[in-house]
Parts: sequence; C-alpha cells; structure tokens
Amino acid sequence: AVMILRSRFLDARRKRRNFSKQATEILNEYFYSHLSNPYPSEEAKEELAKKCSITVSQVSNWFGNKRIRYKKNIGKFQEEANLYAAKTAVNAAH
Amino acid sequence: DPLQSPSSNTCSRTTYAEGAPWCSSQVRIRKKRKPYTKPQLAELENEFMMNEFINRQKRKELSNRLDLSDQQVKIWFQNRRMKKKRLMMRDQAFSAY
DNA sequence: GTCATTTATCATGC
DNA sequence: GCATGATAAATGAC
Repeated sequence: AVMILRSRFLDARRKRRNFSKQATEILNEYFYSHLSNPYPSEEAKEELAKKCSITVSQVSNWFGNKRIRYKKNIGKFQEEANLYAAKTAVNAAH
Repeated sequence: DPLQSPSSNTCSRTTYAEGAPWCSSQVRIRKKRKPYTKPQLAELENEFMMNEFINRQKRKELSNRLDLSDQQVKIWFQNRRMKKKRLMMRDQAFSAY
C-alpha cells in the first residue's frame, strides 16, 4: 500500500491535478502584479508555495508555463490581466 | 543544421510589452526540441546506470551509434543527473511521511 | 560541472 | 477539444 502511494507520488505527471482556486488566485495575483519581472526569488517561491499548499517546484513549473503561454498569446490573457490589475489596485487603495 | 527563429514576436508589439520587457525577443536562434526515440533513450539510460559521468571516449562512440551529436549526449547526461536529483528529493520528501 | 530558464511535448482534467 | 500541470530537450549564467 505504501509502495503504491510512493509510486504515485514519484510519478506526478501521470496523476496531475489542477491547483485549487485559491492557489491559482494567489499565483495570478503575484504574476500580474510583477508583470514587468515575473521571476520570484527563491524566498518568494517558498512563501507562495506555503500560501498555495504546493511545492516550490510546482511554483516554478507554474511560472514557467505562465510566462511562455502569456507571451505566446498575450491577447488571450488580456482580460485576465485587466482583472488582476484592478484587483491589486483595489488592494493598494485599502 | 536546421534552425528555427522565434518568428512571432507578438509580445513586443502589444501595449503590454512596455510593462513586460522580459517578454520581448528571446534573442537567439534556438534548435527545436526533438524528443529522442525509445531505443536512443534505452541506450542512454543503460550507459547512465554504468556511470553517471561519461568521458569523451564513450560519449563519442555513443553519439555515433545513436545518431546524436556529441553535445546532445553531453547535455542528456547533465539533464539526467538533474532528474535523478529531483527524484531523490521527491523520494526523500515522501519518506518524511 | 550545476542549475534556473525556455520551449515543445506529454498526460490528464473536464 | 482545449486548459493545465509535469516532464523532456536545449540554452545560458556562473
């Protein structure tokens, strides 16, 4: 039983699961509020990982995928960008 | 060598480009990533089992046999060592439970 | 040499 | 059927 869990843990690719809504929210907030330089430091990654309840490797994967997919088709993410830009603006006002 | 340029710089033309300079042209021409075949990987993995660090001699004969460049074999071993480290870290993380 | 990346591809979720 | 997370080639910093 332990070995089965272990093998599933080791082969994360085969058992991919989407992140929680809150986790994606946190990651997107960071991404769009650092759009000029969306490269979180190691410390920032650890903090994001803790907040999102995921590993630092998963944070790195998320930012890697986000950066490439964003720049490949900015238009597709424009609505999302505006959404989080407004959100951070509201947060800053408070 | 068939090279491919990052033709679409959709990024630098948009209004968001100014706020995202990281997005602008990745500069250099990059070789397209081509997955290796199953036999190629089998031999590479087998050699990696023998020794994780390959010398020039074996690297040359391997690259000839597998129809890969010397550099590709070198890079594969580097990436393979990183993969091993990742798996070991993951295994260790699991063992904590 | 390591290692954080970029990019394409893979495997899965829905 | 694409969106998404993880992995496999390839590059570059150091």
